[in-house]
Amino acid sequence: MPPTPSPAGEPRWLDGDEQRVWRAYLQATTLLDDYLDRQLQRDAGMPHMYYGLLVQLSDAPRRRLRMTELAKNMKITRSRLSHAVARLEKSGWVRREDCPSDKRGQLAILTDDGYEVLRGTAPGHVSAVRQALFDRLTPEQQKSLGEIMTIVAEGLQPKEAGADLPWLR
Amino acid sequence: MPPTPSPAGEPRWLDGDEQRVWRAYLQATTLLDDYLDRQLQRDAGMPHMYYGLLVQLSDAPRRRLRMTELAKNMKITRSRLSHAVARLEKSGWVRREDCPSDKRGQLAILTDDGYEVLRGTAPGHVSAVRQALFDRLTPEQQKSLGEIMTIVAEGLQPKEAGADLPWLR
DNA sequence: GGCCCTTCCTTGAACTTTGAACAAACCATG
DNA sequence: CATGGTTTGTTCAAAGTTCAAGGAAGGGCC
Repeated sequence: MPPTPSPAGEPRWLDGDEQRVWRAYLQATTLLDDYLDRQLQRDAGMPHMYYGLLVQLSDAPRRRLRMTELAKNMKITRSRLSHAVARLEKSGWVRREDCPSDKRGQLAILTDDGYEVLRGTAPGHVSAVRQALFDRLTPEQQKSLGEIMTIVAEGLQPKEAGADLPWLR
Repeated sequence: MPPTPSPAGEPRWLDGDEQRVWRAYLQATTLLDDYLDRQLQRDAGMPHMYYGLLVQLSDAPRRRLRMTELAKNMKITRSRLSHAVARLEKSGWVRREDCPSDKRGQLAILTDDGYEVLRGTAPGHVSAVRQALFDRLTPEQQKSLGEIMTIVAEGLQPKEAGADLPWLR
């Protein structure tokens, strides 16, 4: 697509190295995502994202979380979460409860069935992740990956308005 | 989810560092994916994957590719591609043509309209990628990311049956 | 040619995601 | 304590993805 003028002057195209990095990134992430989706669909009967929701709940105190909390943790929209929880509820792995302190609120709660599914499928999932990712990387690469991904994630977070400057709100 | 026996002995759970890396990876990739999807949906009227298809076509000789080729390049299923191309065809950015050498085959061809859309939106897309990824990383980190992603991608490619051992087929 | 197996691509149904729109509850302010 | 703006979670419809099934063409082999 390169050489062509444009409204705001010539854009800085990706050079050869950058293009290779970007393509590798795109390919690796789609392959890994598909791989884990298939693995979990097969072994747990749910997509990767839904599995992640159960994990979040299992880590939370009393295995419950406000919908919005859960959505924030998973970086997904509330709409998407609503649908997902509805589905997980139908499967019997999550149930909802009204939030006592805020009548608008809903709590998503991991059921015992949900916990069992997680316990049963977590080992297989972890080894899939290891096999596809960690086992192939040196310790330095793992560290580097962590740093890079942390930077990228932080750069894309809709920054908490005044989270660190509360007096300016 | 950690301490619990399991069928095949105690699985090797992710340790603290590994968990942090994995979470950062998941968060960064979903945030980046959503970010670019929204960017392209807004500016080009299509999801990121579809944009990628147009890019592939624009890079191909005569701006055309067999469906299977295209699917392989993008690491997606032929089914998904079929639907996607159908949509892009409806938008007028791609058209199909029968493959002359193989009557089963279809060629996906980038139309002039498709090319124009690409030319118009590529600069904005590139700067989104830069801003979200490259501009935040040191040259060393970019290099490292490329290496890591290449390793992961290669590990997940359904290895070309006998591509390097053709005599064993 | 006839047979069988494979590859190529499409299709339809089920499922998931998106984005806009909405009602209910909260809350800051006057 | 009213009022207007915000937050919470859901809903609908449209769009995208998955998976299994299937028709058509290629290709090896007798």
